[in-house]
Amino acid sequence: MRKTPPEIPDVILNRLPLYYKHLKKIKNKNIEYISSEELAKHTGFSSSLIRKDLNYFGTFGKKSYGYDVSCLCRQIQLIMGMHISKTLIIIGAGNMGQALAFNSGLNERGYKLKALFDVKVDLIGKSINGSPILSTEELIPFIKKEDIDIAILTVPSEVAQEITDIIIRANIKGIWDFTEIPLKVPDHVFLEEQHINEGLCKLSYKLFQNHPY
Amino acid sequence: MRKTPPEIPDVILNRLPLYYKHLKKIKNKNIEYISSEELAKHTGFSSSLIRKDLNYFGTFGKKSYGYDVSCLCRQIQLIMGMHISKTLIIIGAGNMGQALAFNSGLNERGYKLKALFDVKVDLIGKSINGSPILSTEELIPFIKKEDIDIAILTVPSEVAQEITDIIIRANIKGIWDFTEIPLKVPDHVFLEEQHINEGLCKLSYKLFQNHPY
DNA sequence: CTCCAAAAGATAATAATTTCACAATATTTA
DNA sequence: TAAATATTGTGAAATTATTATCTTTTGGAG
Ligand SMILES: NC(=O)c1ccc[n+]([C@@H]2O[C@H](COP(=O)([O-])OP(=O)(O)OC[C@H]3O[C@@H](n4cnc5c(N)ncnc54)[C@H](O)[C@@H]3O)[C@@H](O)[C@H]2O)c1
Ligand SMILES: NC(=O)c1ccc[n+]([C@@H]2O[C@H](COP(=O)([O-])OP(=O)(O)OC[C@H]3O[C@@H](n4cnc5c(N)ncnc54)[C@H](O)[C@@H]3O)[C@@H](O)[C@H]2O)c1
Repeated sequence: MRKTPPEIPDVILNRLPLYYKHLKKIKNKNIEYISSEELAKHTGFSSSLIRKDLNYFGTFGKKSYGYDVSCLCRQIQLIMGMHISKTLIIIGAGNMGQALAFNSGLNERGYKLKALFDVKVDLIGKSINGSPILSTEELIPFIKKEDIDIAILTVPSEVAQEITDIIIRANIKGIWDFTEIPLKVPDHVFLEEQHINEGLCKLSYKLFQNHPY
Repeated sequence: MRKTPPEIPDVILNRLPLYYKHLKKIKNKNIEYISSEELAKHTGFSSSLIRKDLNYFGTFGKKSYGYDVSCLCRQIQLIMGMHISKTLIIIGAGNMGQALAFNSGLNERGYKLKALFDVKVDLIGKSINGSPILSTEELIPFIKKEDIDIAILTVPSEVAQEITDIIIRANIKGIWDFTEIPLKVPDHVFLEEQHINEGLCKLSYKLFQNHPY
């Protein structure tokens, strides 16, 4: 039933996790089947867009019935590779780094947090939510030895590029960046920039777009 | 020089903060003028797209010269309403809530954090980065008295809708939601959902899209 | 002072995304 | 068992977004 997807447009990859989020909520209400029309009401996307998006990956629906909620959840998990075990480190064990060490979304998506890294001596040696905080000096050997897939970057923005260059030398595969300054990475490294304050910008814009300035 | 913008497409509102981010970085290097072509190299967007986006809001460039970096930064700040003072509370003073209380992006964008709220008695009375943690019982009177514009929601997902309904009754204007379950809000309330784990989904997808599953 | 080059701004062309509309098919009911 | 109904999957049409091209303006070189 699943297709081998061609190049998937980014807009679709952005919507998929949102479908997933809503489907989980629907599943929790013990609703077994849902039509694209109903899901459209929940998500705010049009029903035909939803059907089209899903059909990129396969035919998951049942005519005259709709979609099996659990089954669709599972399919999206598979598409997103949530069942594949991935290794992870957090660099910068400050406010954001420590908060993310408690992010239950990591486990749910197949990530295993192996360690946090910091330069502060009073942090090194402690452990957060079961993961040790190590010295950044151990960064390169650790990435190599533990074959780390992804690094979460929560260091101060000023040192972000410096750290990035280091972990790239250690052959990191992907970077999830929370810092405020844009990073340069080579093409073979996947970079996902988490522009947190962008959401805030949109909120202010929308709240005050009709106001004088 | 500034136009009164018509309805701005969302794609442009998403890019504007990214332009801002790159311009700040460029400004820090003491570069005074930048051409759309140069900015394109930095941001990854095409030069004509950048020019087009900016022209939605006014004519900020100087022919044969490019854009004055400081001036363009300032213009984007104005467009985004960063100069307008806005009041803010954080509901849920856990890991994420406390981390966000240290988010310097808040001040930079004109937000004044007035308080955090929680139900845990051992948190209430403490203060984080200069803002007090109050009991959720004070939520409604506080929002009304202090005329709070925006609430950051960092409570457990299970209670998110319940809290949302409360703050809407207290006439909150906007909600910046970090929880994992989609919220229902009336049309007059601006909701910005911060789908943090979406970025993670995209990373896994891209790392493993060619792998068997 | 005139010409040349650079780069914005405007317009036209192309490409991507979304919606529309309907045929195909499964389920339910009579 | 046949007709009625629901709802998917999908090609075509419409819309929206992006890129390419052209025109205009400005600053600087000669
Ligand atoms: N806190 C937020 O809400 C928030 C929001 C948006 C973006 N960010 C960004 O996230 C990043 C972290 O923010 P934060 O609030 O957690 O800051 P923080 O200062 O609390 O944490 C940064 C940590 O990085 C450590 N560090 C410094 N240099 C290091 C190095 N070379 N190697 C390893 N670790 C190093 C510090 O010791 C500190 O523990 C910043 O870039 C910030 O701009 C934070
Ligand atoms: N930690 C992360 O990295 C992360 C990532 C993505 C999303 N989130 C989401 O952000 C939210 C908060 O996450 P967290 O890690 O900070 O959790 P947390 O448990 O550390 O914090 C939640 C806080 O909310 C408080 N709380 C509970 N019920 C409340 C109520 N009715 N009113 C006010 N406060 C209440 C709790 O006492 C606690 O202090 C969750 O919904 C989580 O799914 C967190």
